Amino acid sequence: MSALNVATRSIPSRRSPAQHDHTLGGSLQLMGASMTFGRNEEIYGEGEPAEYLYKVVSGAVRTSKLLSDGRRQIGAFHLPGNVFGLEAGSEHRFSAEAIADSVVLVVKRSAIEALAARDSEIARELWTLIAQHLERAHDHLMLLGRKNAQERLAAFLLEMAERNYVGNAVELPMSRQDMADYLGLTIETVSRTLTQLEAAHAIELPTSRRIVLRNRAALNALNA
Amino acid sequence: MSALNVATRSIPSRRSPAQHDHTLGGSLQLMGASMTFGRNEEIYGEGEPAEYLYKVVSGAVRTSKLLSDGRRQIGAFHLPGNVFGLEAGSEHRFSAEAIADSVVLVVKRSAIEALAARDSEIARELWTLIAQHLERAHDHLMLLGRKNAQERLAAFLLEMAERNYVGNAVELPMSRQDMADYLGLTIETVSRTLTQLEAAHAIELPTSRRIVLRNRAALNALNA
DNA sequence: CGACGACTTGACGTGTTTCAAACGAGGTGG
DNA sequence: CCACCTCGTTTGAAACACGTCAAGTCGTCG
Repeated sequence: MSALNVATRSIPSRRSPAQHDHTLGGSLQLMGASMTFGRNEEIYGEGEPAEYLYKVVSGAVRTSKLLSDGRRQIGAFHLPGNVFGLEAGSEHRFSAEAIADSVVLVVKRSAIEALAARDSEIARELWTLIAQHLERAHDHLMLLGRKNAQERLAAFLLEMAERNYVGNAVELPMSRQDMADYLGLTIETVSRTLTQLEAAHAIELPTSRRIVLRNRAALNALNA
Repeated sequence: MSALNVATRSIPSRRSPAQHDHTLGGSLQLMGASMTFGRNEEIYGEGEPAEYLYKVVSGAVRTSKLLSDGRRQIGAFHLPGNVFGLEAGSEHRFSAEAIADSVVLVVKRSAIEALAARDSEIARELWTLIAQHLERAHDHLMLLGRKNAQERLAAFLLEMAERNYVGNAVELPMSRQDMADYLGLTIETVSRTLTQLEAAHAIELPTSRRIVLRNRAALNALNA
């Protein structure tokens, strides 16, 4: 389902930003409509025209690609504050789905581009944004290339802690299957490896979605 | 060794582009000095200030990261015409080395940025460039996540064929070790898998650096 | 309370890594 | 011109980490 279709039955709403707010964040709020997506609902599909830009307000989003035989690779997780859907070409190269019930700010790409053409500050922010995506992709590459399951989980947990930290605990919005598809592992290996890390006193698992980092040094060592 | 150091003993030379050439390619030639690097010579190191932008004239370059225990991940290969060294922050996040003897055009980043600030066409080209890097990184992600050795090699060969094709043969500028570090495999697995693909009549290996794509359909099927 | 989905655990199979040796092409010196 | 060395590549055998298939547990919701 495309963003346009979804828009027909979502609840648009506007915030009240300061006038003449010449930042990307401010502009997005000024021009965007907020939409809600249910768990596992598609925000846009691979190959669809990339007419909109998105910013996560609450919840979480994954961008992923499906292979012909059902294997799935998750390219990135997007948490509150993150922008996604930014593309070079005219089409989305990944699909985007809500991981949990989410509120997302939606802005027309043409509007942002028009803004960037006139305001170099906005253009600079857009540059920073895509450069951040590239950095994330590079980090993700490092994670997938010849690292074992423990090293992948350690890197993942440290990344989530950095982006999503509340004290020493990480609140995971995604399922084990999502983690597996992000890390290039199976759900069983993810589960077993978490159990190993807990046995090694590197982490604690009060619930399956909450992970306490008990020994960051040990995790960092795995992340070498 | 940093680009600056290398510059002291390289042979700067200028081409003669048309005057008022308002394209990035033209500007790079106008403002850049060409430098030569020997096989395995470092062009810049991880963590060094990113003061320059580079364009491969001839030869080939790899950008890579080293892990503490010696494992290496290659982030990308850069062939003639490709630009590399473009960074979001002030430091290079990967190191760059020449794979073979190479000639590289070197341009001051500040000069390019000044140009882009005045000329929106240049700015747009820079945007396209970094977006291409992001696309490549995404393709690379798909390659590394839960694909077996045959699928990785098939994807790699098709990518190289697309970027570097001469008829149906691919002339590889890089060693088996470089391929392994790009694909997240060991050198032995790369070698064995190529032998398997040859036995399956998907490719031919006249020499170790030259690969003839004999059955693209079979390779594409692996790339599903 | 019962049913469903998500997660964990177990036993076994397999593809890739590891360690080791052999091979081949290119270059140098006799 | 051939012997010899070197470096990259290929091949072999064994070990191991992860995948697969299957059963069991836990938490949630109706």
